[in-house]
Amino acid sequence: MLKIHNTLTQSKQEFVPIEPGKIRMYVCGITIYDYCHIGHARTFVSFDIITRYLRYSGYDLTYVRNITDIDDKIIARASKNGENFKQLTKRYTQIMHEDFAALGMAAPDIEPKATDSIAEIIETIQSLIDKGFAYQGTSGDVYYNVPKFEDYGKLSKQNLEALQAGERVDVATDKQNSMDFVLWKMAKPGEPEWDSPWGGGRPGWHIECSAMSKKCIGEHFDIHGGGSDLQFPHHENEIAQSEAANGCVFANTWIHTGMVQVDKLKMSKSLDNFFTIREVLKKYRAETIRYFMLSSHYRSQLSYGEDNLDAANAALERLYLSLRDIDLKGMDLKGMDLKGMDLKGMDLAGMDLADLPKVDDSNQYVAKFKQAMDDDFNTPEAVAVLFEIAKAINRSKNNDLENARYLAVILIELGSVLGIVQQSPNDFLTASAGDELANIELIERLIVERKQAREDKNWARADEIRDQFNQMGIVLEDKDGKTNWRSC
RNA sequence: GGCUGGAUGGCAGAGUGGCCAUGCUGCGGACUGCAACUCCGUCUACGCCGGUUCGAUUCCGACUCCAGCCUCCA
Repeated sequence: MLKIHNTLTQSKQEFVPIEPGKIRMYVCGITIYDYCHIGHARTFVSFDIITRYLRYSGYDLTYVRNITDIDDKIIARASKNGENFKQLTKRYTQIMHEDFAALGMAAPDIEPKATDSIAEIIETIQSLIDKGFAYQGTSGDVYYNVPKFEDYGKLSKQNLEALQAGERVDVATDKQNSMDFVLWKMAKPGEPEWDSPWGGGRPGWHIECSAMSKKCIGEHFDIHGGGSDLQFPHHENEIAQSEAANGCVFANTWIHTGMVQVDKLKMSKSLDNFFTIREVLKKYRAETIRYFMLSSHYRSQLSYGEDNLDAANAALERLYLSLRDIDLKGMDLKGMDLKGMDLKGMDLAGMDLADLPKVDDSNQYVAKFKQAMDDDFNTPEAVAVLFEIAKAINRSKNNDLENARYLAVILIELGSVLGIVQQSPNDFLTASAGDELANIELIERLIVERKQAREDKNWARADEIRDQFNQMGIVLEDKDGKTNWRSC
């Protein structure tokens, strides 16, 4: 039974989809005008894992993640660069897609853009005006009348009086209430604009998501997600807009991810303490970054630091090390009790996941894994199960190879739900984080030479060669007369 | 100031009313020519003060500290 922590109720609840077997999920994507950083990665890796697990659990999921491609910051950056805002957003969207793919994220089913949804946005605003929830100010800007929506604050547990009391001094505006927010903003000369019943302008940020979610998955859907910093005001405003315009409940379950911190402070553009995905990828493998993210729960804050990335890398290596030397290719697996699975001829290393038979939960590890993930996507506990399997594989390697192979299949299959341990162990272990290609020929020649030295009991020469390897950033592992190597 | 969440062993990080998290690191042992890998063992962990209980890190209350939101923000 899947339980999900719902921000609306501040508790873990049994998840019941609106339509049996189907889930519609909308996640707020990013405002695109720059490189994505590790904070963004954390949120979207979290939802990638949620997506994988929901599908693994048998749900037919529609995953929508939008792109905000019109916004004050975009206009400002484009103007600073002296380029059209569309060139800017197109360029960085491309980069975002590359970075996200590098981190092993599957693309969302639908990726709507605000600028492709202007008609729906205008329609939603008009509906709010018609129902008395919105008005046009003297400046021409259209605002949402916040006090008009009785449930305002139900997501973020705020109340209007307290919000207004704690408010910073605002510049004079034509808003009727200080909490009112803009739905349609009139264009200044030279700014991009779209025609509307209220004049040429652009949509406000919050209304975009209300319009795009409705356009893609309807007025009432199962899950709405995003970073916890969007809880207020963005998601609160979305609820106010959508529920007022549509007259029905908006999203049943709200999922919010914890922020990434740097030296105890939130990683963000404004604090200028961010690390882009690109720069971190220069030093760490993508899978290491991904592992680092799922080593803590998605709702907790995650402390970014090289020590933690190094530990994540060592942990991931341990997982791959357990799989090394286990090759199902060409092995006779007839005698294996694989619960009806036919693994003959399958190459564990880099096999196509679609071909991987499903392991059922009669296996204790699978059952444990699902139990962890069913409990609000508890990835740290799920990862712990992976390590239990790795240990069992290592124990079985020497005396029960068939069991080791069986466990390896389970490890890889469960790893696929988290998006880790999907490479050939050898590829992973011998790849260096940077892009310097190891000189395979030299390595192999030296290994042969060292082997001879060891046979001649020329320990001095053998150790000399090993030291040479260490200087190249390579560790040697002698096993049953064979020598493996890996990067470190 | 208001709202929300958190405080676990050297570090990271789950969890539970009484018993094992897990990973990294350290230490001892096995394996090894020596290492590495691996295995076995191991390091007085639950912010502070009260309360409930046969028993609390886990439940309740107070306190201290930290973070997030209240301004664009994943």
